[in-house]
Amino acid sequence: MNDLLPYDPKNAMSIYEHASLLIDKSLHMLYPDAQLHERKGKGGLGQMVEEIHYHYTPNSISGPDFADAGIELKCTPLKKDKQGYAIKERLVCNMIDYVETDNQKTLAESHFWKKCKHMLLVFYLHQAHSLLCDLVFIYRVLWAFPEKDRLIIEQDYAIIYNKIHNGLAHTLSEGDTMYLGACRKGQKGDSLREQPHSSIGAKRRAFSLKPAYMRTILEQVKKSPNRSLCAYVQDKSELVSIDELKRKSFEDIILERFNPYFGKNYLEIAKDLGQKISNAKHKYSLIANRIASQCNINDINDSEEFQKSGIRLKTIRVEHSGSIKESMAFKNIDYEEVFNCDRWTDSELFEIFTSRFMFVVFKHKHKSATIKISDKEENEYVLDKVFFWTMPQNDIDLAEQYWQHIRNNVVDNHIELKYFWNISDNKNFHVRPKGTKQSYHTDVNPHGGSADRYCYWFNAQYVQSIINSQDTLND
DNA sequence: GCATGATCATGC
DNA sequence: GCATGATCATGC
Repeated sequence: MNDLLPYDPKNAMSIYEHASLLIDKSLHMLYPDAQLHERKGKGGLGQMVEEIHYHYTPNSISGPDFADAGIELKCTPLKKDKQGYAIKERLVCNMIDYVETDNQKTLAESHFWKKCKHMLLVFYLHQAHSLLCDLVFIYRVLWAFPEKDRLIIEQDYAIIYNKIHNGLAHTLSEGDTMYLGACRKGQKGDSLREQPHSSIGAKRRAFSLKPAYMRTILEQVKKSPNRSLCAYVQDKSELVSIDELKRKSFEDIILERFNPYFGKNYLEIAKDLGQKISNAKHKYSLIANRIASQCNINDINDSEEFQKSGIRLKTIRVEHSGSIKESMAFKNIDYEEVFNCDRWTDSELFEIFTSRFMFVVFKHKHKSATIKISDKEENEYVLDKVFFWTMPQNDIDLAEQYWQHIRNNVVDNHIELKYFWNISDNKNFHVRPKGTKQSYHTDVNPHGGSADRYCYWFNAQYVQSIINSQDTLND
């Protein structure tokens, strides 16, 4: 052990133990002259912790910060919401160098894995306009990826690698993958980056762990004593096993579970699965959940894999003609969240819209001109199609306008339907109520008092275009 | 015919 | 009691 240091830089546990001193403190509280080391920018806090707390010279070499222990130090922000501490943003790990990555075919060879396979995560509470040395640390986590997560991250990496290798780096999207995301990095207007197999410039991106993934880590450290976690225990229902993942991709495993049921209606599927018949409006969703989870889980959004990846299961009924009657609702707008979030890519809506979607489509077998559907006709919707989908960049750009418009209205205290995009504006997304009438005027208005409850929606037309684009791909 | 406002079973 | 997932129903 180095006598000059209060910890052993070659020993991961020792580095982790030394982080316990940070909890509930700011650098300023621990080290009166911390302000002399004040740095600028986002990575500044991590560098200051290394310098002041660990007496370690920050390096920019490609390996982990603590090279001998193989530990990468990451300071990552939390915000406060109604539930207490919450993840503020994805964990940005390292920039993607498209040219270099083209020579790193597997996860094990990748810069990301060499640097970040073991991390010391230090969560702090974000405060706008605060000095870095005054930010207070809340939790510490010594992180190693569980085997199953590594298998999924290997599949994620292969998806990102293949896009780069096939000259498609400019089409990368955070929604392409499950846990490891290729997130946007840098400002609008930044110059595009060169990619190896195409002359088209690609946006700057970084390997990152998705907000949903970080949330599951945060949830577990919240339950652990002393605001500390060094051994992650997977405690949620699992959709797929390690053995399955070694043979097939996660998505293929889930898709194949639907194979026996194509062409069958709700009643037939429920009977096959031994499930009781439901009269709920979302009974197609209920049965899709049972198929995907092999009847193990009521709501696969609660499964380990869906929680960590943020994948969303959506069930749609399509008419015989291919038209779709209903628009698609998401969660109700949290006006305080919108009010307090000043960056599109950190918003709740960005996370929802850029997540990976799993669509389960039931299609009507016969021409049906009537809007009202008899019980008999109801049973003529049969399982037609299941696919994973990610919103294309053009639509994400439109969604940014949608969010900005909502946010401007919230900031201006214009929380009324007449101010928002509606479906006849024909801009893919609109704002509309959801929920019973009693609950309409019960939401918190950030300007004080209450506000009507509205929800984020996909226009029915937009949903139809998603389904149609999938037809084209399959033909 | 469709936009808009309203509703409901479910599960925690 | 409430969020969720999704569909219903009315009136223009």
